[in-house]
Amino acid sequence: MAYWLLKSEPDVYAYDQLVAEKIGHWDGVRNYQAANNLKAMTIGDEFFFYHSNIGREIVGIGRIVKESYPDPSDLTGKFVMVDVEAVRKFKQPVSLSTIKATPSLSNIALIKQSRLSVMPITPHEWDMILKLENSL
DNA sequence: GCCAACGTTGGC
DNA sequence: GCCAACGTTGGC
Repeated sequence: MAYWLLKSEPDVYAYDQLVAEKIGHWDGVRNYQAANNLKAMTIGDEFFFYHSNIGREIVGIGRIVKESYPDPSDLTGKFVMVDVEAVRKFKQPVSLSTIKATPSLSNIALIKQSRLSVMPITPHEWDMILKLENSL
């Protein structure tokens, strides 16, 4: 099982909306690297849900429930989407500034590739962020 | 609101 | 195929 991080602007699509609608459609990705990450996802993979722009923090965990398929909103037919569900909301969000202040997370894609919206997370990074959640 | 980083487009 | 111009993302 792999780990990921997905970004969303909370005024467009927030974690609570995913909780409310049970199954979320992760569409609208128009970046090849992000799309390739979507294609690499398999059912059961888990991801951190990050609120970009407003909040700038990881607010919860989700899970892939349907592997990539063509995004109908992409008229070129090049890009894909996945379906996701909420797993649990963080007790305390883990902010970008906290992540930046954690030396063992200095290579995380969230910092290294700040514009990428769908990125892999290593098992070590996953564990470290869960530790941060429980230590805040 | 600004702007750095960076991805994409299109002329050549 | 290069690269300048342009557009977008997202932190600050």
